[in-house]
Amino acid sequence: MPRYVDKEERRRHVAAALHRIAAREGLESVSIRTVAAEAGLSVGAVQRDFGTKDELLRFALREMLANVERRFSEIRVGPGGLSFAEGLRRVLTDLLPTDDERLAEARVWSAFYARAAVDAGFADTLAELDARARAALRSAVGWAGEQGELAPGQDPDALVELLLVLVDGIWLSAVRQPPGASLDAQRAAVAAAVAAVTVEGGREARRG
Amino acid sequence: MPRYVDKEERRRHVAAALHRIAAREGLESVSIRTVAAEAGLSVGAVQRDFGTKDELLRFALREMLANVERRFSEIRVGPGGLSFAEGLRRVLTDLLPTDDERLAEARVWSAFYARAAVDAGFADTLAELDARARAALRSAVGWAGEQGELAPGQDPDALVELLLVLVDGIWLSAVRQPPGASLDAQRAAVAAAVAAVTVEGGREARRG
DNA sequence: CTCGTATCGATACACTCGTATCAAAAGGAG
DNA sequence: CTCCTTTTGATACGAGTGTATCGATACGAG
Repeated sequence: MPRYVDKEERRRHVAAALHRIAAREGLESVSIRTVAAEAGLSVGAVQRDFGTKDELLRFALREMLANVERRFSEIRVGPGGLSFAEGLRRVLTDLLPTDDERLAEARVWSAFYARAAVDAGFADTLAELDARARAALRSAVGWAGEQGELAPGQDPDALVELLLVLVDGIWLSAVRQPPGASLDAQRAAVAAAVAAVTVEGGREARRG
Repeated sequence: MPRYVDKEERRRHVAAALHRIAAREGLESVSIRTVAAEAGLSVGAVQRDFGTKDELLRFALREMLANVERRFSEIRVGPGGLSFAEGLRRVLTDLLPTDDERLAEARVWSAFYARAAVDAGFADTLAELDARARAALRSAVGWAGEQGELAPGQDPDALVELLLVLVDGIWLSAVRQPPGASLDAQRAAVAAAVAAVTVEGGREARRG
């Protein structure tokens, strides 16, 4: 075969170009042509790598989800790791638009999210992510319960569902902020969420 | 002037057509032509009523926000009204996709929300809504504090921010549900939110 | 009634869209 | 080197886009 190139690497390069356009101008400005130009490729090259625009979008969605999941998988809650409260705080804080990259990510997320409303394939992919997040949260909340970290009167399963919608809310709220706005409100929301759900210090607090 | 017609009424009729299309196929399928066809009008009529597509979209956004605000304004928390916990529960429950109309509304909301990420005019309109919601919540939370309804250790201002992102999260989460899915998870999230933020019964519970 | 004007619906225009096609190029196999 | 296959970039095509234009239409004023 002539012209040895790393196909997967280039697919990721194209997906990154799509993410930049979606963050800057929205999904409506994403076309084969605009993406190819942003990636520095010709239309034909993008067509061969992805075949159809739908497959390009699907790949870009999965690529983004993989990035987010990889980041979150490094936040380990449990024995030998973080307390539940600290883990929760880190997850939520990590989503805040603290830099341009995070803001761009939130914008892309909002665009994909809206598309999931009318594209069953997108909705399915999001549902899979949801299932994994639910499982991880269930485990973390279970451990928090054992450690006495949960505020009294909380049903663990219901709490998991609350945290799931809370993550969406925090992440997406970045989208409506005017540029350069302060993050104080969102930081306050994170602090309030942690405060409402946990009892400070968990077992240690109850020991001391 | 010939052809007496109620202009504002027809603008709302056209906006409703836009909402239906956006809920069914997304904002990308909204064009002057598709909206005109859905509304049973000609392209020229829609053009005369709105001039430009951007103005049509802006009107449709404001129209939707007005509907939601009108609904919420009927939920009155405070002296002579509902308890904070009950009001919060009603607001959050009202957003759930309990019927097709609510589901459609959530889908339209997600589309507009995503557009606000890249359209400053949309973002401004959402920011105004945010300011009004923040004021209403601040008042409700203040009253809840006086009534002893708030769970201990809550900063009222931070709690307001938490509730704001929670509303977004609950509402938007409808979008990723497969059709016909159960609402149990979202109802659980609402219950968990109310439980985490308030102490059951408020003053009454502390008296009894 | 007639007239004048505000509204209408159709069409035109200059794009952009996703996709298909296809000649030119490019590099490993022999 | 010569082939031969894969990859590339350009172009073609039909459809759909926002908007402008402009006769036909329909009504209220006189």
